[in-house]
Amino acid sequence: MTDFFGFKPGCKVWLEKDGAVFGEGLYDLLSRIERTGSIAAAASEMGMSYRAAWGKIKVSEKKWQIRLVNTRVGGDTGGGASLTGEARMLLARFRELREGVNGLLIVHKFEK
Amino acid sequence: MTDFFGFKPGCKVWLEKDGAVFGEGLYDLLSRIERTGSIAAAASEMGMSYRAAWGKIKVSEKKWQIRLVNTRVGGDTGGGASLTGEARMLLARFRELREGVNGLLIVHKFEK
DNA sequence: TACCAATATGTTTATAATAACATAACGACA
DNA sequence: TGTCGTTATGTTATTATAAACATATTGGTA
Repeated sequence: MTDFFGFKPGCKVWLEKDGAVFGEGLYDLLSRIERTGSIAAAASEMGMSYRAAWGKIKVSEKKWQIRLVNTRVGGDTGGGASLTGEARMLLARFRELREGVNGLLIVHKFEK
Repeated sequence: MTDFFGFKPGCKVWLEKDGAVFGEGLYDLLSRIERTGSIAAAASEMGMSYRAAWGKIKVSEKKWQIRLVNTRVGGDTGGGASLTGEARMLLARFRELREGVNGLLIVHKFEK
């Protein structure tokens, strides 16, 4: 997606349901939580505060009316977090949509 | 673009160059100016103030470093506005990109 | 010449989104 | 039992964006 008649085409996709939005930011955050097993680590990687990451999750859970993250507090590691099944499902759907659109944009470019 | 595994896929496209962005809002505004021959009429149609429309145009012209709108003030009609060639070109490119992506999204959906 | 509709801007207010700061609780382990 | 890293929240400050308000200018036409 480098050039489009001299301009760079931008594209942003998201999943929506009843006003609740699942976009790139939430996708990125949840992916990192899944990989690292920690909200704090995920936030740190993204250069965002734990407070901000936690807040984003809470707001999203309220909007989607589902749990996205299972957490545990205390213990030797201090605690941790993992994704719920619903969250993994949303991640998969989003990845699918995004990759599809990106791929098609490239096709569109070369077909010109 | 009605359904994607129970979710509604959202998509937003834009043209970019050196940080300057041409998106749906500017497209809509300029289209209406082209059709009505007036910034005030275009703004009114969109339920936005003349001040806001004018400001958006000015900021965009500064970012893109080109003139988007030719204006004339005074006279029997009070004045008016029309698009520059560069603006019409941007409109065409944007329309093309947007329609292309929308079409491909539909294809993507039915191919599933 | 007075009027009118549209362009042209400066200034202020309100709203929202984001960031920053601060503090508490938890629980395995040394 | 004290430490440490993580989750959990409330509160405040800062920024960014948008909306609202106000006023001046222009130039055909009646």
